Amino acid sequence: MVGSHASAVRMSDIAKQTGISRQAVYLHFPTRAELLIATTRHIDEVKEIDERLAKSRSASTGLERLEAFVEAWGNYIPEIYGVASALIAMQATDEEAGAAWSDRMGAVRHGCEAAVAALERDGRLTRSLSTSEATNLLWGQLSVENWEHLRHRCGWTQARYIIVLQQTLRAALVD
Amino acid sequence: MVGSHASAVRMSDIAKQTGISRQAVYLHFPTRAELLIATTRHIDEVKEIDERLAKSRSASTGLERLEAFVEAWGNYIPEIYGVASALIAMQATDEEAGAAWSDRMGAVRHGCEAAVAALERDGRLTRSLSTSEATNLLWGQLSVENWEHLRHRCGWTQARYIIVLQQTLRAALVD
DNA sequence: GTGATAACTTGACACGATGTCAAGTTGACG
DNA sequence: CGTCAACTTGACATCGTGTCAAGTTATCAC
Repeated sequence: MVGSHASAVRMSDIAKQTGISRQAVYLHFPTRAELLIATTRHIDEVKEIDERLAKSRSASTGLERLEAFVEAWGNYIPEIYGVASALIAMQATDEEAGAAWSDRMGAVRHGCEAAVAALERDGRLTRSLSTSEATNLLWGQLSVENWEHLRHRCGWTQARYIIVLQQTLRAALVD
Repeated sequence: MVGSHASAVRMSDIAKQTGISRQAVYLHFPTRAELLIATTRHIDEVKEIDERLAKSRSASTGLERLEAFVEAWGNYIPEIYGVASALIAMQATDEEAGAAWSDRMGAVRHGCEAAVAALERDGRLTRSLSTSEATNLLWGQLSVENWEHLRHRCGWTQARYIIVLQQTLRAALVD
């Protein structure tokens, strides 16, 4: 028995699945990290995350916006989960992967920020948290890690995950 | 430039730091994973986590118990963070590490369960969550990953982390 | 048809990390 | 003096990433 680096998504796996040689993969992507982030970008396009998030932006009240955002992003996580968890695992050892993932999560943070701002405009943001604190709290709740915890480790259904998160965040952030 | 597996805590690092040869480490611990979990157990003993948690168990009301538990565990995370994050990173590739970490986190879950039970006895557990849902939610909030997110990525102070978590969980779980 | 070019192939290899194995050293204790 | 445990050095297998070189193949332009 010897060191098992079973990342489940090795370069050779990807090559086999796409029917080309392992080395040919490097003709398209310089490193594993770049392949992974290109994949998330591709999924974003195909699954139209922007359109889904746009709906949350058109909500009239801050509360509706918060709930729509939680629903849109929360339901998007499962689509990227495979690549996301590979990237998260890589973070620890690969600086490039860490930067790339941080960058993508920064986009989510912007969404959180906007939802919190909408809440604040309505005067319904809890007085016990600053804007940035509320943003960061929401951001953490909507992390892939938290999704994984609730859905995989705890066995929640996707629907329940969304509902409970909406409730929880409403209780925590809305006055 | 070639694959950088800079786990920061390599077997050779540990050897160097303790002043023995890399191979001698294997005379004490069969694998890296077992060394890591032995380390957490050792920290638990030295830092007396049991005593710290005992205080939360003696709280008179459920709410006090929840807050004491959040404080005790939340303040313990920084002590184990180094080893914990190494173990978390290993989970992805090493089954043994995953099982060991799950086991240790199971102990935390028991604490969460007890806090939720105390809340329920007082009739103050929110009606919108089942006992197990409330437990899992609390468990997720108290995860090392969430601590890392708030403290490292978002730059919160330890004191603020504790206070905001207490507030948030009170809002989310207490009726 | 010929020749160039891009996309791919096979095969070999360097590197870093884990874990194993063998043989030798050192020090304490009887 | 012998023995045993703890350690040392050095070599090696394994796995995954990334690189390099040389050869194949299909598709264009001319």
